[in-house]
Amino acid sequence: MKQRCARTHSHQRQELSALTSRLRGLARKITGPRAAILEVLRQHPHPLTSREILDGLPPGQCNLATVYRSMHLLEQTGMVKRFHFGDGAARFELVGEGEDGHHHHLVCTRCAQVVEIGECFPAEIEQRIGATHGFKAVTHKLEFFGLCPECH
Amino acid sequence: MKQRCARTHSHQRQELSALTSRLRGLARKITGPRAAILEVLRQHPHPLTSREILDGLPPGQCNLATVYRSMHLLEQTGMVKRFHFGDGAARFELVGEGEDGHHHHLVCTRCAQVVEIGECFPAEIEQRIGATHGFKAVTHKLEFFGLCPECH
DNA sequence: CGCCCAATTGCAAATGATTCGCAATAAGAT
DNA sequence: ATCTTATTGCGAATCATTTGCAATTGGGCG
Repeated sequence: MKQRCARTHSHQRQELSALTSRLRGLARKITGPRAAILEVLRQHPHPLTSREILDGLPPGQCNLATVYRSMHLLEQTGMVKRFHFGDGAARFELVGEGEDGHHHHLVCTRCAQVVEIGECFPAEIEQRIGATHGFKAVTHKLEFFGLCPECH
Repeated sequence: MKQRCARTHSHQRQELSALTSRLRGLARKITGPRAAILEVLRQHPHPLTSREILDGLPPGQCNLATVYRSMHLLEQTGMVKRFHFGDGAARFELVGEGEDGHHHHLVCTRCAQVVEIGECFPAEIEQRIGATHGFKAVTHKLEFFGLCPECH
């Protein structure tokens, strides 16, 4: 079966220097807070909320508002991807250089454990849906939920 | 191709009396606010936020907190389904009697127009994902986004 | 190397969605 | 009609996120 998102998720951790120069290349300043945030994301290849990112930072390193602002910046530049698991909070993950970061998750509805899913459904379904309704630039958000081995 | 969610979405509008007796059958009181909320949902077969539901109610009919509480109740009893389109607000739709209400949407990222999608991906993908990671009772949330004909 | 300016930050207050406590009220059983 | 309990209204509390503004600081320039 043709998989649209079959590329394996790059878990080879990028160098922080590679990340900062990527940011610098986008005409943005490399500030203390930004470098620290990138470092936290680098260390935790899992979806993190803004608060979790803040908590992962050396204390006093940066303000929560700055985390939010940084996440917007990093999202706009394509360096992080934003996910929603249905509780109120957005979660973020680094995107590998040159990748689009498209992937999904399997979330335990009891303990919130998250497994990353590289698999996706055939692209033709999305294409057909867009074409049927005259929509362009169609994308999708897909997350799976269930009970993990420990919770059932 | 086998479609998991191929059943057409019931847009034959249910009678309000059918809805209230369904609720009553679940050992809940049929109050003014609840009947009014069901009526609004009945009239608008589209995902509505709690605030939109309140605004659709005869003025003074009910409090916003009551709408929130009612949506929880209706969701628990399976009479409405909750959806998230990525902005902060949850949206709700009535579920037809005896149906599970599982379906998706195609949302315009510019004007927020919503089209209902009956189509889904093959169930085997979800089964395989659950089995691979030892998860049980796996479900999914899937929404499509793009630019509608008027917006591109 | 030090200066300058725009980009960035911290802080506190503002928003927006949703929840909660509690006293007043109303549905449905007796 | 009454009684018991679920339900409501209201206002305050929470949570995630955003914003205004003055203070700070990268980093390019001389």
